[in-house]
Amino acid sequence: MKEHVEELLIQALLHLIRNDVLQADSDVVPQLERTRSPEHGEFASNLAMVLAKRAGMPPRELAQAIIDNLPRSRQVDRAEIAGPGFINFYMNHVALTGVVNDILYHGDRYGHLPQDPEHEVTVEFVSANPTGPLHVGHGRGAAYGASLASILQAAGYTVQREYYVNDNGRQMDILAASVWLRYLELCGEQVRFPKNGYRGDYIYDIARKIREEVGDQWRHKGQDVMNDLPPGEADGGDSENLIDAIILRAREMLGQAGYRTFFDASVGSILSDIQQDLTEFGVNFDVWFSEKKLEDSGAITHAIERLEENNYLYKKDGATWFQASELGDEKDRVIIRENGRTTYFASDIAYFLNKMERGFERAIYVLGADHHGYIARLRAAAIGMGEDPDRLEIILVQFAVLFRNGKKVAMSTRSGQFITLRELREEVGSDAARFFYVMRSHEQHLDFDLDLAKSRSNENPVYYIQYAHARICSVFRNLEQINETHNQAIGEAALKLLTEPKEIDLLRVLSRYPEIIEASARLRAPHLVAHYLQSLATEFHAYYNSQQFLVDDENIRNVRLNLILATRTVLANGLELLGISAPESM
RNA sequence: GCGCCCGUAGCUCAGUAGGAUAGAGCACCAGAUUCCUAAUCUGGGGGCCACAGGUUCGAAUCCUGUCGGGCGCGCCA
Repeated sequence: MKEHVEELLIQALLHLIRNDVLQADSDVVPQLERTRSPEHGEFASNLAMVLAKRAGMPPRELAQAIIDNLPRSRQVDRAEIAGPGFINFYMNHVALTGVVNDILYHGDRYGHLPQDPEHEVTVEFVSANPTGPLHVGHGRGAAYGASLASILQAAGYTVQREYYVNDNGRQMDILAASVWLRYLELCGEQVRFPKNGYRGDYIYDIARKIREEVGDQWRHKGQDVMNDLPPGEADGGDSENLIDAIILRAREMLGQAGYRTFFDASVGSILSDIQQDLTEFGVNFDVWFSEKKLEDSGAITHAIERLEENNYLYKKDGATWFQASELGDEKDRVIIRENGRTTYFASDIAYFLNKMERGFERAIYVLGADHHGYIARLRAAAIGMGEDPDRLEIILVQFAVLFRNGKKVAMSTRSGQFITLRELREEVGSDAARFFYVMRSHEQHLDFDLDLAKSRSNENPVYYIQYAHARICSVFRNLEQINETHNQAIGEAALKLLTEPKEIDLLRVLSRYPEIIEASARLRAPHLVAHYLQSLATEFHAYYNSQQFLVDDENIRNVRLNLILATRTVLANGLELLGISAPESM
């Protein structure tokens, strides 16, 4: 509907340009927005006010000229000038009710644009290191990223969902060493567990599983393992040195095969746990991208060569540096350490280059807000490698804080004292969790109210929306019970009978859905869909309470059934985008 | 200290590339069920859009500054 009016405006503009009232160079796109109140019509355009200066005409006069040049339309009742020069469009009944047919015709594709292979993007999200289970912080990134990917897809993008698996860093070694130490404990050895090792119970679980498979094969005397290690923090030393020494000890005592046993079992176990967790959360990925494979493929060397070719590298203090400060970053960054190993940053830029070389129009990153220092760095690298930095898009998602009984739930990841995503799902359910995570703008800190999310009451917006869907399904079940059937054709022929105020309100909201998809994709804002669904449910519940659907008159009955079936379709479509179920009964 | 983000009703937040009288939920108050699910609906009070300037036909929205909150500034990942 909106598109149609925009087209009318464009035609009017072209006409004015042909008649030399306006300059052809004006690159103005007609701006059309929903009005706040129906007394101003359905849509309003500020075009005349924007162009008035350039046209050398008073806004209201220009507005009249535009109106006079609008092509005739079956859908527009009239266009009027209002206020300082708005053009208000009043839509007629045919335009409004036409939405019902539109929805029933397109079904689960209503509001969607066809998939365009020319616009292929990759959306990377979660990408948590496989060193432990996902916690509630990852949950927001997961819910946001998954919803965003679905919405972009609905808006016509071809989307690839990627999880970057950091299976290659020092943290992985710390993980493997932590598991080995716990394994030794399970074998009955006395070992000192370092402060900065991974302490969660899941480490024991992995160690136990390894022991079940290989028995005491990798057991060494606790004394030998601990012998001559540097002092830990408790003894006035540096805990980082200690853990590095333990990793070295593990490599020596276990040998290549033994070390790999612990390393692979640890990473594999945690990764498959994460995968299962996300699947249960309705979050799916097309690609699990291994950093190790990236390195093995020579991609890091390739990226570094690119920077080298463009003269952005130099040596200092034995390390190789990237001249990021020349390209908008605060300072230069190390690419290859003094010890010859590449940095994490080197992998990141290699991964970005890889995305570009796979031909994506754009690489979207969904990151936690604490990664904002990243933006300038990665952007600098993009330029340094000769890539278009505008194809890099980093979206920061602010933190979520849990509240229980009105109080903040304390969490610290270091000590292993955190609430996992799995625990959250088990407590409030996946549907509520998915909704609560995306109901606020990603730019906003999120207060996650556990009690509200759990409550099966009118306060909970998830149930409110799902209930609207279930209620509609229930109406159709009742239809069968009274031995009537829904005849869609009769309903389609009776659209002019949709005249109740609540019906008009509902139609209006339904017609906005395509605009919501478009705006939500453009602004990377899934919360718009969440808010929309709430207002759609509100309109439906109001309608439900004001009118009977199953009436004797078969014209009225069928047209109303068409309307609520269309409502059900849009509710289900929107919930699908957010990864939330649409129950048939509650 | 420097950088990024945020500040809208008692609380939690919307405000769709600057638009008309700033909206919703919760909470609070008063009502609705012989009828398709009351997990629902109807009505009501509530605001210096943090503060001060600026830009223009027009600012919660853009710019500058101040105050307040969050986060980040490693050859860590």
